[in-house]
Amino acid sequence: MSTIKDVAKYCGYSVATVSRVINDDPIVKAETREKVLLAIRALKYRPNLVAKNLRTQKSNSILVMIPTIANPYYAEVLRGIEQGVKETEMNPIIGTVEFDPKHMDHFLELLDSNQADGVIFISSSITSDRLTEVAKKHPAVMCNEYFDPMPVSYVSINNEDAAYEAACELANAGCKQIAYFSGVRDSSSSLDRSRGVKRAEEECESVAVSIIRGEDDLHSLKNKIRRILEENPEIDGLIMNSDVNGSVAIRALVEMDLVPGKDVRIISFDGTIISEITTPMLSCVKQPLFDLGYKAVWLLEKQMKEENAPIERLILSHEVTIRET
Amino acid sequence: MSTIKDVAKYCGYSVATVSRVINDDPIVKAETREKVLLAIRALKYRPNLVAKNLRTQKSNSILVMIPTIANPYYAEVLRGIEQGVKETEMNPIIGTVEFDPKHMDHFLELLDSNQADGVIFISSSITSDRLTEVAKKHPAVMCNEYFDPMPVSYVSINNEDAAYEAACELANAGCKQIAYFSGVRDSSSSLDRSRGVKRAEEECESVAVSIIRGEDDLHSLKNKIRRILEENPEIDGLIMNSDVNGSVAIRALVEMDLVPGKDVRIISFDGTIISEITTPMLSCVKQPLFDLGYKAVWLLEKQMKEENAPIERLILSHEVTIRET
DNA sequence: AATAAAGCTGTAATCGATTACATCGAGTGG
DNA sequence: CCACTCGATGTAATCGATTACAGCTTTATT
Repeated sequence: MSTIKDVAKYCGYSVATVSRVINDDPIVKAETREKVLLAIRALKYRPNLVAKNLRTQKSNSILVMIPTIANPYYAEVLRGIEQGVKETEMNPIIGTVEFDPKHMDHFLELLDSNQADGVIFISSSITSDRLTEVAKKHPAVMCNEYFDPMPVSYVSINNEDAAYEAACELANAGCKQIAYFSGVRDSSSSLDRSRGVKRAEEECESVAVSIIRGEDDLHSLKNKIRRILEENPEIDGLIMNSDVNGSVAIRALVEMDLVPGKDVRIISFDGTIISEITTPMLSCVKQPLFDLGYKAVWLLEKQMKEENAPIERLILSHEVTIRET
Repeated sequence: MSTIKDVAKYCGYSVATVSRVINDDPIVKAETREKVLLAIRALKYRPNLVAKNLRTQKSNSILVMIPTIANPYYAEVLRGIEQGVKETEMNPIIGTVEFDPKHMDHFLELLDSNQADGVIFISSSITSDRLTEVAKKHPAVMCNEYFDPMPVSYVSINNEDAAYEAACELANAGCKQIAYFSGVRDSSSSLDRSRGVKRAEEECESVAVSIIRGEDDLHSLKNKIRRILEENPEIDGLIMNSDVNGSVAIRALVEMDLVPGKDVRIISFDGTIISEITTPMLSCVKQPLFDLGYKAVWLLEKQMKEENAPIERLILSHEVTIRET
């Protein structure tokens, strides 16, 4: 590979001038620029970005901490991030944590070793303290979840309203007894949603809502749903905390000879492709997944541009989509 | 952030010695090593990997070209890659091409600009010529697909055998007329699978197989399946080229009041989580997705270690899993 | 015409590491 | 006692870019 020196030699200018051409410095004479560009093309020169990064002290990449990539939900958020990052000529470094804090630390090292300029935490299980510590040294943003008080900017939907609307939707469709499966963690989203369904219960007096906590694998969740439905045959509405879990609910119902969407209605969170490929198709709370990622980048860039940019809270709009359940 | 110089000053040794300690050079005296390590800890020093990469002329990252991340299939392969890469202290840079060759070029630039040391193409739509060109300058490996003749090492399953076995499985279950939906591209996998189903047709004389090409979105694929089944009511077996398309087949059948797994059997390729969350659960050809990724890294590393490492072909074993369709 | 200003380009220091080679003291052998 | 080896550390060049500052032309100003 040729270097900037080779180009300089080839066209008879100094490396400084070549560098200026590369970086579009308007100070170079048009004629000079042409000659340099010619040389660059002739030698098929590509700037060594590692050298550039060392000199300029930025890496041009941002770290994205994600629980797992094996979930269409995160994959879609990631697409938004990639789009955002691409528009500013940066590169994303994707750190899949796989629910292991050791992995998290491994990736966070990238920040300290100058390989990443900032970090986005998606639905992260990082602790508030650790995040605060990271945020002191590096620009950081959260996506989907937040802490109170907020150590960094974040973007998400209004989970409370979303859950409220989902419950109302079921109530309007005639459901009298709704079970909300919230997942186990006392994450901000899970708490907000619980608050939302409770609010619906208070406001529409015709409906009762119970909250079922606990995170299970596919199989045990299915059994749990069956058990709960058998013990409480009056339940006629389910709110599931993800599309995958919505699909599990469908299966549980089918196995009990109940018809999803008729005997028992289901609304799941997320609106990923999963909700479109089940039979029947899942009604769901559609999150703006792509935009969540895109905006997260946008927030992060603000933090990176200004040393003391204010911390922001960004709420995107969701949409309750009724399909076949 | 402190630098190697700060550490040197702090402990009274030269930067050379500090560097030797960092890189575990056995030549430094044990006592010296201790003092240096103490200084490193005291200053919370982290080596600047950008500087290291510049000096050593390697980036410690590999590029992974993937069609899209929004597909559990690729996500799982990626998990294998991440595992492999992690074991060698490298980092993956994920380039999602989204079926746009411009994106591909953008990412391939990383190789020329010293930001990546090698590249893995997953199910890539790169042309044979372009790949050959890239491979001339950089270590490269293909995953899932291949070219003939092979410009680089690759890893995949034996798609011909897999399709053959799937067809035989349907035949054994009593199917007389099988339709194989192959997808549109004349990719190596698609061609191999076509060969496989044809071989099954020849060998089991009781069964006839037709190959249906063409790549459609979810909705038009569903209509296509319906149309074909209406026009050919004798079809009693479907082989779909992916789990997502398998789920579409389920829906098409249900809409026609046919029972998947009884009136018409379905076997789909891949064995992603999708095949487990449909109702009924899809029978499928399970690919070793994680291992495909893991081994791809392994092959790439061989190429990176030796300038002229031989090109290899690695075939992993698949498994036909009969579930409910 | 002398001088100041403006426009371009070049020189060389710098980013933070690695590493070939030099150096220096202690130990060894004759 | 001298020469030599060996072990441990230091000196300084280097990777390939950016950029402050210097310096040289050319143009403008009085």
